[in-house]
Amino acid sequence: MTQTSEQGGRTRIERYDPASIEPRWQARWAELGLYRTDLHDRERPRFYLLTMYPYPSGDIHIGHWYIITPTDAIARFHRMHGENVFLPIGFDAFGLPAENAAIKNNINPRDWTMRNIDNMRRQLRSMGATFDWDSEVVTADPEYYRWNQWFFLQFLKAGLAYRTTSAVDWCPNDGTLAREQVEGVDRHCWRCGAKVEKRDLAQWYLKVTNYADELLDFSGLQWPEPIKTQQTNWIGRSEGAEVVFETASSPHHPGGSPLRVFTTRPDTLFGATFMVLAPEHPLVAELTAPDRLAEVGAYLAQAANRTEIDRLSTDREKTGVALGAEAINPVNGERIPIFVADYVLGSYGTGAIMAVPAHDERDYAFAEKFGLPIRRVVAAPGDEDRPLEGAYVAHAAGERLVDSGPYSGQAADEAGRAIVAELASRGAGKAAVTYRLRDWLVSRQRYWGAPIPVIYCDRDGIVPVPEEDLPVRLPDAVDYRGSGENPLGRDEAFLNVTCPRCGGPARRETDTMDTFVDSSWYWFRYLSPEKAGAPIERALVDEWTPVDQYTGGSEHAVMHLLYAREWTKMMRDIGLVAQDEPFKRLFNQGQILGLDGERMSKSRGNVVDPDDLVARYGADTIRLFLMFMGPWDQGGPWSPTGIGGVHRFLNRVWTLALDPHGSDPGDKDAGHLPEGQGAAEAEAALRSAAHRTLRGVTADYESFHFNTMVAKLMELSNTLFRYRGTEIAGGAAWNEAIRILLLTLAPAAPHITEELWSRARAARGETWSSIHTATWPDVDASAVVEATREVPVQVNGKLRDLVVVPTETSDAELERLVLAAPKVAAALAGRTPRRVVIAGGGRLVNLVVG
RNA sequence: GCCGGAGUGGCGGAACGGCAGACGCAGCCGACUUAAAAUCGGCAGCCCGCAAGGGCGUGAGGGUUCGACUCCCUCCUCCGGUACCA
Repeated sequence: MTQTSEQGGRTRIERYDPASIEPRWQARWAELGLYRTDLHDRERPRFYLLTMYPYPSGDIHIGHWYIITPTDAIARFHRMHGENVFLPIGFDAFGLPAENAAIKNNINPRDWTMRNIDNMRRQLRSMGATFDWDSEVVTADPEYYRWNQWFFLQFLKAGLAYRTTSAVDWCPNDGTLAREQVEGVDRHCWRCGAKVEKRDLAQWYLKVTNYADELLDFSGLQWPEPIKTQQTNWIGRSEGAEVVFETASSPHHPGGSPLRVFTTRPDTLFGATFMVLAPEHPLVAELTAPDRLAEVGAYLAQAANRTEIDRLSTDREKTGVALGAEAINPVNGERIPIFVADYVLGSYGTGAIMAVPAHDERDYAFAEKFGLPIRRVVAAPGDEDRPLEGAYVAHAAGERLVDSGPYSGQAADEAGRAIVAELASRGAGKAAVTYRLRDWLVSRQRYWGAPIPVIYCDRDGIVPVPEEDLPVRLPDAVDYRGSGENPLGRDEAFLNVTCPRCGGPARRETDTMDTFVDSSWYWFRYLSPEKAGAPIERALVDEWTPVDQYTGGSEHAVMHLLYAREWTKMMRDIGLVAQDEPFKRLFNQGQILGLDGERMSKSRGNVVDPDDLVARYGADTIRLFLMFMGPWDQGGPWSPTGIGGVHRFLNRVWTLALDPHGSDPGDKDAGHLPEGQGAAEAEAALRSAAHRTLRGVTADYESFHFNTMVAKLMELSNTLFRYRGTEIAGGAAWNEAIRILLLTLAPAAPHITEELWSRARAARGETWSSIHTATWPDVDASAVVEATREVPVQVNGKLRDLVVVPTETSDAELERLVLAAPKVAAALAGRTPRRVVIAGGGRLVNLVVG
């Protein structure tokens, strides 16, 4: 019941006090299990809404709210449309920050993490978010990571996991990194910022390159274009040819070793004047002439440290040394010198290139520096004899080959295909495709992760841990303080095992898994977090996934979002799921930055604590403010100015709902309808405003335009205020408008709307039912149309007048009315329009004169 | 360099090719108050003008169109990604 008190001679309603409303409803919703999803419900349409689970860094900061609030509003919006919405939450609980914080504070990472999770659970609840807590997943739980290990064993069996030694990116603090975890021009670690080095290590990989082509296919996915582009670029598919050059015989080498190169420009093969091997290329040692050994050896040593030495120069001068060997160009038999140079990467293509300086900028720079011949073999029409001033790489229409033996004069693209065909017929080459994408390196030399479940036995080699022995538990009492070695290797009890195959002494793998393994399948586990015997409940997975809508930041474009796709495909290939893709629709919200415009982080000291804000304004205000700030995909620096305006809006909603007849002494027109409006016109105008708002707001929720959604509701409340205290206040049209206002505001500001809704129902003598289970209202299209409308009139594209006409006005009549308007006549100054444009069904008139 | 995204009042930001600046913040004026806060109403892009009114305005310059913040071309600035990928 509305409580009122007499004060100063006028009626005053109880103040809007979120602190007394919000915890009460949160408790009630939890008690009623309002957001617990019945996953087995077959009646209603299912909607799986997923938001990227948080890393339990301790406090939830305003950035988490920025991600979660609109997601929660989407969930509520869908529920009000009769859908069975599943919105789970969990914690990405393994990872380096926990381990580092634990080291720093001398506390066990598990304790640190679990304490943080408790705090975050409390904070998430204080937002009024409708997570289904029964589905919670914590990845550091042995009952979760045992399935990481199980997956790993299945992938091993299927040939999708393998161990190999190669040069890996290595951070002195964090150990091995996947390639996408190395950032920036200076190649620093994504977590600690330290310089990343190269090391030769035996590590575990997942064979995700199997899926390169499939990953390029986004058909059927509603994903933001920029993410698709980023993944496409990351995968980096290049079409071209593989060409085999034989090595020439020389005093130190019998020759004949095939050197395979990848090129995207087979049409330039006649322009190859030298060849370059990457320092890591296996044939470097074999091909080096005895008198070149010292110099080549020195160069290789230097190249190994290159990333540290010259890291800052992007367009660094080319370096390299000749091996003293030659290769034979398969198309013309020409002998060309072989170099080793670090501008050729060992990890891309074949680790060797044919250098065509005339048509490649890097080769050109190298040739210039080492005085090697530069031979033009492609020319745009008329350029055949023009000397080159740099590499000619552009493609011009009508390009033809020159100086290319039998191919001279042919169109370049055609000649390229012909050359590949010729090479193929002689077994000296073939069309080929190369990718930039590498296999996923999952080994990590850290403590706080899922142990990789393999055992090394001197007799049996690599032995998988038997499935019945899973999980391989992470021991608690390990000295996890880093010193460059694997913490698990220091735990004798963990390390030493008997070989499951021969029973002899053996050692466990001491690496743990990349935490992106955890996040590559967590949304499947949400559906059956307690399930024993299998990682997923197949029946539920088939019904509920792929996820209908995923929300989260774009910083994971080529990390989590790519891994999750890869993992899903691997799961499919070992028969676990039927789907090809994990997430049907993806939305990337922007990132909220600190006041200083920098990323929020504890170390920068620019973290905004939502607890303080909630204490001051209440959760609804903060939720609404975050949605109102700007477009959700944009983010931006945090600025609290403006919270007051949103809080004021909620106060106004409160006042409108509880005190329609009240008035304020400051309002000169209090109690009077706007001039020229009778009660009927006023009600029609109010209904029109309410239904127009409903239509707009519904569309805004659907398209995630939350800022304009809030703006439209503010407009409606402003309109309502104009009628407050008048004869139509509290009437049918008024109540309908209030009802629409509360229902459409409910997903965004769930507490105040629940409170006002329940009071209104009580006042009408109805039993309680939650606004959040109410049905979304329908637009009454007939109410939207008003009797008259305003038509802007332009003369030569410039606005000259606004003419009010009846809504149903024919174009001819409209033209007549417009030309008769005095201001229009004045603007025309006696001229007769040469043309009258009536745009968009009479929305605007443009008179063209002169 | 390459690939994305973005440039609109003092600020955050609106605007199916059709009234640029909705909504809000900050600001100013007024009402209420002994007063202040809170609340309510109003003004408000810039320039000229007492006003009526006019001119100029969406990073810069061109173009298409009756009409361009919106589409096309060239360029500038900022943000994100990437880094010799042959």
